[in-house]
Amino acid sequence: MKGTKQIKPGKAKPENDTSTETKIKNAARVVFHKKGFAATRTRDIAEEAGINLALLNYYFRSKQKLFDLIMLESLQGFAKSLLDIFNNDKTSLEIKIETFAEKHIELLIQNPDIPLFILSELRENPDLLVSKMGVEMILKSHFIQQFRQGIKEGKITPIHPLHLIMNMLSMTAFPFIAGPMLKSIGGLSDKDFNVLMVERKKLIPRWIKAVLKAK
Amino acid sequence: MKGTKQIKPGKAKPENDTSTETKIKNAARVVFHKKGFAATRTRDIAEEAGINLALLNYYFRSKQKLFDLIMLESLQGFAKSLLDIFNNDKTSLEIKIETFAEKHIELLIQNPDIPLFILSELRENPDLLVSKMGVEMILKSHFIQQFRQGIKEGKITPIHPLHLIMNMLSMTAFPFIAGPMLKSIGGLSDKDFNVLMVERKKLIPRWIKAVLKAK
DNA sequence: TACAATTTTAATCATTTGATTAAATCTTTT
DNA sequence: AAAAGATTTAATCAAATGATTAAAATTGTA
Repeated sequence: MKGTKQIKPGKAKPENDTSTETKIKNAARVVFHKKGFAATRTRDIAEEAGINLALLNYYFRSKQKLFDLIMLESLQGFAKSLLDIFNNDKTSLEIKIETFAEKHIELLIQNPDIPLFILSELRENPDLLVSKMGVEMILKSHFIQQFRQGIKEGKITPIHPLHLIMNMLSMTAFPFIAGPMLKSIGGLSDKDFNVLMVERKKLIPRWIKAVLKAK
Repeated sequence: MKGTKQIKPGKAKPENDTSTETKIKNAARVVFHKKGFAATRTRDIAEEAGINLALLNYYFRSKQKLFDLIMLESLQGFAKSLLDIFNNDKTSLEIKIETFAEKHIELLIQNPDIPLFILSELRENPDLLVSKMGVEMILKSHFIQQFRQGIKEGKITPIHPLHLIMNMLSMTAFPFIAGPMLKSIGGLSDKDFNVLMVERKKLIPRWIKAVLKAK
């Protein structure tokens, strides 16, 4: 009794460009990142994409499916950029810290809404989502091994490795999460704010190293 | 044409206790803090409070009004605890840093959902809400004056005061915002996590002081 | 107790919103 | 060009949800 039903849209376009499917996905990324799942209406996405509402369901079946796609992509993008640096066994601890600050802040300047998006949505699905990225590998990464070795050799003041991870993620990501508030506190324009963030690329490694030696 | 309309509920109870009004407000705080405005249904609040849905509108007129109340209270609680410490002109810079870490983390252990709640909702209303708390006073606080003086005297490495504020808020608040993710990374129970947070009360002041001297 | 005011309930309304459908348009293939 | 298939549109549906209403229950008061 369901009339004619398209099971799966054709895959005419081979890769990139502005196919309808891509337009919808890009719009969904923008809106979901900015407003989160609950506050986003499928009509917002349709409008942002400049398409008819029904097309969203035609291409992606449901709001939830589309959201899962964006979330997975966001999580993996974050996890990959992190683990690529942490697992590089050719670089020193110091270089890893510098590379992390540089690359992570650059990513955040380009996508300032990602941290709040991920962490907000993670609050409701703590388990499922975390299991999708290899985030539990972080504590076994080459970086953390180097950190433990540094402690063993007396070069680093002993603390739980998670404190280090927290501090690095905190100092890079938090300013973006609290962006609006910080701009108010400091009376900063978006441009002023970004200048400070670029400064932090160099400052944070310096600070982290100081923290590692702090008694 | 609007039938009989209750303008304002009576104010029988003089202060505290478990009046219906209070039960609703407490329930609203819990649910809003945990799920945010958009994901919260008035029925969730009614259920959490153990009351009939209509009572919510009877006492608070609308979901939005109730939310504004909770938000204002949360913002002011945060701003007050911060400014009380920062504006105390009897204490040294070091003591302020120690007191801040101690008091702020204690507040967050008791109310771990507040930072994500405030910062999520602030994303949509950047202006209005910030104007409700005297947060723009922070850069003029006694604390920041002491900080500038320290730089002038060559005791502190010169950086923009906002970097200091960001670092202090980052290191204390971010772990709570990223709580679920961090527990996954570290394989921690809620109790384990809180142990780390208590450790940070002492560690963060040490780290901040090291950062202030880092070249 | 009786009366009035307040508080609470059950039922219902109106809007919003995710999703579907059937028809129209466009594209590709023969 | 004709047929077949893919894409897009306008209209509509059904469920969720914020809010209201009228009546019932409770409390306070003379």
